[in-house]
Amino acid sequence: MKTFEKIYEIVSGIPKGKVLTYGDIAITLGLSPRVVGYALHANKDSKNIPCHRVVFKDGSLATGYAFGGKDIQKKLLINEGVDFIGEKVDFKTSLFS
DNA sequence: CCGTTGACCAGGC
DNA sequence: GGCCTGGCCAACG
Repeated sequence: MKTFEKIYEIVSGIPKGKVLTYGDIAITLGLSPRVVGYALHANKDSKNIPCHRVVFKDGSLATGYAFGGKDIQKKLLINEGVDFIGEKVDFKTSLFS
């Protein structure tokens, strides 16, 4: 299993209405957070891999490189039931553990 | 094969 | 409390 595949495995395993942070995934796989970000950037299976459920440790979203803008991502997450505090995800209710 | 490059994160200024 | 810096490690050219 390649590094990308493992990252995709975890991301695709995030249930609806929950989110994960890049750092958490990286720690789980024993990698650097940069690798996780790179993997999601190179993500080709965007339909099967909900990369919008992956956010910063702060709760904020990736700007620019994402799929059209963070506002879109925000809408998607809210649509799935994720709570937002301003421009950040509410970890108290929506963090996947 | 080696240098560059990142959807990051933590610490310092 | 916002901006800059360094460090981390895999993928790309």
